[in-house]
Amino acid sequence: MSHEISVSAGATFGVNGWSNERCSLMPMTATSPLSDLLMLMGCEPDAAVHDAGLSVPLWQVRSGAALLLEGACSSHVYVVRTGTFKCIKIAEDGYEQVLAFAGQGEVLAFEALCGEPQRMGAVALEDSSVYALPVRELDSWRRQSRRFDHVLHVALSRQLTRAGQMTELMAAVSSDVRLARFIMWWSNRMAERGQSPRRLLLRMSRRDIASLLGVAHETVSRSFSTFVDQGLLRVDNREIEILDPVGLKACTRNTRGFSDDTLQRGSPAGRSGTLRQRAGADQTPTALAH
Amino acid sequence: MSHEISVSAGATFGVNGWSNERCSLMPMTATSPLSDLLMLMGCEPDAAVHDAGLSVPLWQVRSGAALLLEGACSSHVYVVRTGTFKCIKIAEDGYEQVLAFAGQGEVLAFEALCGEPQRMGAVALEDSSVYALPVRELDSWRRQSRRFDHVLHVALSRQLTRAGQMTELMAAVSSDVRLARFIMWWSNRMAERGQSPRRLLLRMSRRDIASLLGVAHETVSRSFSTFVDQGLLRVDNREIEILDPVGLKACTRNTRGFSDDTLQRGSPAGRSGTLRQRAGADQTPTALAH
DNA sequence: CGATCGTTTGACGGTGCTCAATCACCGTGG
DNA sequence: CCACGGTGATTGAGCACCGTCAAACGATCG
Repeated sequence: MSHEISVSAGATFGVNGWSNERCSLMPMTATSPLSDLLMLMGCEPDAAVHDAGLSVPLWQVRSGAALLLEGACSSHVYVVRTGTFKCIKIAEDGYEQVLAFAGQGEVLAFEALCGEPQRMGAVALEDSSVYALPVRELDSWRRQSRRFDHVLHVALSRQLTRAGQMTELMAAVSSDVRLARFIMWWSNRMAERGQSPRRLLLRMSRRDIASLLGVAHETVSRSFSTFVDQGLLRVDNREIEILDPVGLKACTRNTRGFSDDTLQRGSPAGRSGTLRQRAGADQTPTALAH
Repeated sequence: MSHEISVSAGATFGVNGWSNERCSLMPMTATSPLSDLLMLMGCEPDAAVHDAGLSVPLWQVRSGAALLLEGACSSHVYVVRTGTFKCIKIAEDGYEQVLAFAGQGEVLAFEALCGEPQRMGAVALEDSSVYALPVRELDSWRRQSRRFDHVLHVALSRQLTRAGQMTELMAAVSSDVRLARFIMWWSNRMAERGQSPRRLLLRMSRRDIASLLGVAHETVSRSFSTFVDQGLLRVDNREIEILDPVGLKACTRNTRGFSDDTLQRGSPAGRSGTLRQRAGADQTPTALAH
């Protein structure tokens, strides 16, 4: 059992300078019935889930510990049960690029499915726990449980959806819009798991957010303040409350340059400055005088 | 047979204003042996691929035609055989957000796996063809061909990897860096499929690139010009040639942040902060010949 | 309580968004 | 054949946004 600690866990220590202090990876040898995992992924509990007696290793990861090491090969695919992770990539110059934040139900180390090395590292942002699915036994498990097989597909499909959401976040031109989208995204995630979509506890630093959104961390801080000034948000360090969900959602739109304070949100604001429209209709015939 | 046109295809016409002209979706009833698909996804040809007599519907999509309609439910999962698609999402205000460009071997409409509506539309950027995998028969096929089952997992895993690459593209703070990464990304894709990684033919407009990268399309154009001035690129409309791969790769690094210290590409204008500065007329690269 | 890190705010300068104008390219129709 | 729109690409001018540097404050933990 203890050999389960495997490469990714063992390599965690002493490689990135995390080693000391209480950043410890605790691969609790506890296991959980497969049905627990299935329920986490959305299966109905009533559905007589015959888990074929299979039990899934359950790992605990303390805040700050690395679950995955960039470049290493993982022998497991993980599904987050509780907690939050940040997925990162370290550039040659040492810059830590955040690529995603992963929460309950998300798949980590999917690269292990086709035996490729991990494309990103993963660090716990709070005390967390993950289901550890040994790749070597995945096929066997899938054959023993049709439901598990299906759940795995659903999990991958959803993970792709989430990756697309990340793209949407970052494609906004204005930094305010990016942050607004990020907050709404996090809010929706909270709602998905039955928590309040208005009172949020961000588990990551401003710098992490900034890295993900591709802006300076001071800009993130300033955008927060802007929203507070507009009465959309209440911010206390990493604890934020959405005061005006409609107004915040309006900030989600890809507009640029409505910084002239005037909070005319609420209804109209039909003014969508200069948005690139589809071909047709709206184009004013440019007088092609020459 | 013709019922294969299904929701996504049928709904294509007359919904978005594309209807008229030669934007036609041609669901050629042609089929291809399963082994062709497996080989596309990386299976060795020798491996006695017993395709169990299964044959995969092959669809042809003309340039400009929509393969997927945002919000519709697709009855198929698609794998791109030839050509290029852009994946888009239309905002309420009509802004067309490009979320990805998909080429050979990429999976489209994965949402169909769990019966959810398409989160994005997909439009062919050139005459293309796709394998159309009917979701209803997927399980059956997977049971009939272990290899196909595995390939499907690999395909999804790779698709997740590509989605992560998109995130990396867009996470850069400087627009020059974003474009440089985009070019390198496209170059690598060409190399993967055995085409020249230096002479590239972009299938998408500047506006599409800008939308994906989250910048103004004029900025994309300007960044192209900057690279040309630096002698890194030769640009002729959508046909570009990488003259200095090493230099371009250097532009790929996220030079902003708390950098100074290390490296800094030795070539142009020793300025260590921004690379837009090009004090001296450096190399006048030859090769205007075509 | 002192050290370290995260957060916030100010000032300044540069990047890049907006608004334009111009040119090239096309398919259409006179 | 060349005018006539229409679209895409490039470039310029102006200025707002935001990245950088800096300083102050708060939080956390030993």
